[in-house]
Amino acid sequence: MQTVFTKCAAMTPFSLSKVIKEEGGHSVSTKKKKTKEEIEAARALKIKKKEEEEKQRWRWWEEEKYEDGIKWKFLEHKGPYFPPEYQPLPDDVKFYYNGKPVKLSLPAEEVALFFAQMMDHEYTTKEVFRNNFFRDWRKEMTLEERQLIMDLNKCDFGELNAMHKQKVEARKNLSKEEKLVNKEANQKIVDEYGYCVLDHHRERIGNFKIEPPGLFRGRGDHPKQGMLKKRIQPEDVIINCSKDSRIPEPPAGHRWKEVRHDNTVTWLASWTENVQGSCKYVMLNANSKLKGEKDWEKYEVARKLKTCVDAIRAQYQEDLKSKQMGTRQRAVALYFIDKLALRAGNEKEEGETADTVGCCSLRVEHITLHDTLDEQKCVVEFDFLGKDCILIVILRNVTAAMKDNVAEKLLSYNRANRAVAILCNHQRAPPKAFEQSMANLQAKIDSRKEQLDLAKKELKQAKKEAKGSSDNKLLIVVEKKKKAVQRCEEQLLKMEVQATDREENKQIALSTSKLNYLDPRISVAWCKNMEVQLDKIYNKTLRDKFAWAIDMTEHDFVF
DNA sequence: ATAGCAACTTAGTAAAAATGCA
DNA sequence: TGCATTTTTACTAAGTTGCTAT
Repeated sequence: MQTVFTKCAAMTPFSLSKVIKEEGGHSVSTKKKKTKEEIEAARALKIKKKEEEEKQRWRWWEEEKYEDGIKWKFLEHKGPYFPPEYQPLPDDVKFYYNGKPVKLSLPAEEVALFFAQMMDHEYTTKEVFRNNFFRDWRKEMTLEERQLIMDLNKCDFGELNAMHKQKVEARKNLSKEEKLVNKEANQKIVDEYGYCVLDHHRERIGNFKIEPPGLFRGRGDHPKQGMLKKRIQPEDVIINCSKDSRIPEPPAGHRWKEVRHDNTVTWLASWTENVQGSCKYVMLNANSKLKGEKDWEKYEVARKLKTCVDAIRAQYQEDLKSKQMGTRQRAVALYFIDKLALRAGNEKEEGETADTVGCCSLRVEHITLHDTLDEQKCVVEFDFLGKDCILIVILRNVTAAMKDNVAEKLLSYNRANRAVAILCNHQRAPPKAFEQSMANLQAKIDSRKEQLDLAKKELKQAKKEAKGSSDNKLLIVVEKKKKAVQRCEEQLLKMEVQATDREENKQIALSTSKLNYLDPRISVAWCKNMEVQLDKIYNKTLRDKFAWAIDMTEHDFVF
């Protein structure tokens, strides 16, 4: 039900001027002085690579759609990638129970390490987490271990935790070369398992790795937090691919749970997860045809809604007065969803998940009615936990004005983006060092201001000296100072705008609405009209995901 | 009519990579 | 040039939807 809200109304129609797009020249490395030719060659290579990529791109949006329900005609892949086997602890790293060292069996040791690795996390202090963990851990123990280890508080994971920290540290301190070796090894895995062939085209898989075992990290007050998420075996995995494709090989000594050939679904592999009993799927990346087409359809639905939304609104206003209670309730629900962008709010099994609600599962205790609140009459106050246990408390007011400097244009774009994020309640924890980083930025602004004052003074002085004189050198100096002042002003403005943007963004996550709610065609058209380069608002991933929109959208696109 | 579930989208957080800065 | 900060990517939990079986 949540659809697209944009600020396209604030857009002023500009004439289209073709902008030659070029990957911003920030070069990758910081090697010694490169010769001009080298830099030039590197840039040429980059452009060539980009063109190559563009040539390779599957322009599926120009093709005819398949008949209803058919997702593909041919699908071939290598199967999912399994996490490495558990490596036993070295002999000098010991677990202690009640002060005495205990050599654990391998399965019990593995689970103990899961806990030890999380000890710096708040999770491990929570009662529910500790209880769930301990119960599941004991199931992995041998009979003797179970008889000995009766109390989590008597367990000492200190050495395991220290070893883990050391490993993390060591990984951080690897030399450049070693890091490169790792990177290449990872790339090899991606090359082998990270792609599939779907109807003659090579497509990137979104999540080709089987989720490794560990302790379940539910959000909020989740009753199952801390439970053991078990290791998945090939015997648990269903493979989906074409009959006439090369069927993926299970790891040596194993077999798949099942191999099926269902082209009415988009997944390549699936398994059932043990904590909640839900299915997990291996699916394609966001830049694939299957995901892109669906996304495009979504925005088309939103666009259609525009033509009937007035009628829907009139209807529910009418229904609010209906004699049927059910109709009135539906009208209120619709009103909430429309006005406040609440999610639908399905029923959930009690005790299985955290207590979160949406529109239809709201309860009386989530709402307070005020005759007056803050000088406003008849106010409804909502206070409840929504998806991902994000607190929803409703208030809002946003306006945006258009300026002509790029930084300001972007601020205005971000504000529009932010309006949607606020409407949809997309929150984030304020970054750890937010206040500090804000202060740093302010300090920079202050110092830049001083610099500007100085530069202005110098310019004045230079002008004075150059006055009346026809000495070319002096004139050049004046020009130089002018430039310096200008540069300073630009930088100052940029920083000030950045500070505003950041402050307004403190606990709002823009990425979700940008990724899922804003019709990319509106953003693309906005860039064209505003003469803002697209990569200022979309990074590589987003440009990839929205390739269809970038390709098909002209400046006159109207949502 | 509806409960249950498979399939898919949406979402925030953690880790990794890129960038900025003294 | 090495460290800190910021941005991007990876990961996976938490929703919604619509079909199927009862």
